Amino acid sequence: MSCHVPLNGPRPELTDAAYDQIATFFKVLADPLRIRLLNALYDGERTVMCLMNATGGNQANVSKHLRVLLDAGLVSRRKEGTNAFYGVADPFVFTLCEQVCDRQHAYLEARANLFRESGF
Amino acid sequence: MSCHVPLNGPRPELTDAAYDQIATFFKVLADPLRIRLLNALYDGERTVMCLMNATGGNQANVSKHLRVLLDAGLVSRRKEGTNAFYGVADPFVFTLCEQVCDRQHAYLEARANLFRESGF
DNA sequence: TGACAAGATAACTATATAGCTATATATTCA
DNA sequence: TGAATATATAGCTATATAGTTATCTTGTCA
Repeated sequence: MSCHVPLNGPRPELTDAAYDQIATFFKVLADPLRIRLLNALYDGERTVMCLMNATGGNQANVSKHLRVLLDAGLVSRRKEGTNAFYGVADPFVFTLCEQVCDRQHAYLEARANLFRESGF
Repeated sequence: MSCHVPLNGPRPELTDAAYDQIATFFKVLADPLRIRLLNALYDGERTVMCLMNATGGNQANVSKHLRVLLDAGLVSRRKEGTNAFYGVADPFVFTLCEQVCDRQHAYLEARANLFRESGF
């Protein structure tokens, strides 16, 4: 398992189920429309209609993706008349996305610099 | 776009490409074997053979997933003789996974409490 | 040079899912 | 009650990809 290489520190010991759970969580965020929906909810609750307009998705598709986010516990739903108001249940997702944004920015910039320095 | 609801704060303004990039990044982490591979690299560089043993994946599949991680810039590759040593290029992924672990733990615990309190 | 070993890749199959259309459900209002 | 509206869902198709087997490439060593 450790392949005779010295350790740097304590490695997180994860169960089989934990690997699946982590991957499953990331899968929820692995869709552009779902990221759009979360971003559209940044300022507070929105109806499905509103989210359709904000994201450009059609009604059925937006509903389906909201269902995925709801099942993952990332958004909440509140019914009011014929409307359904969705909101971000866990602002944690925003910090995650921000970190990824920052990382991507730095990564792409570094690659661009490498490319420039290569002289092409 | 804002659907006449008051704002909480400045919402990150993202381009179309940014949504795709964020989702694409998360997609790289949305596979259990790739999470296993990253975890197996926690203590330092490992060969493909070693990673096969550590994760239980077969050679071709491990190679393929390492390729995905490599293309995403999450791991590095170093050739030495007939061996290829892979390592984590960006420790950022570990902090991401840890955060997700913590969040899942808290989330599942909260759900369990709700269930207990419901009296079932 | 030939045999062997490590790794990468091509080609295939099976599965998952994004997006679509059509329909169902539920609420409001005339 | 019936019409209209908002949302959810069922069913379909097309695409992406995880896992597998077989093959190719490259480096080592006799």
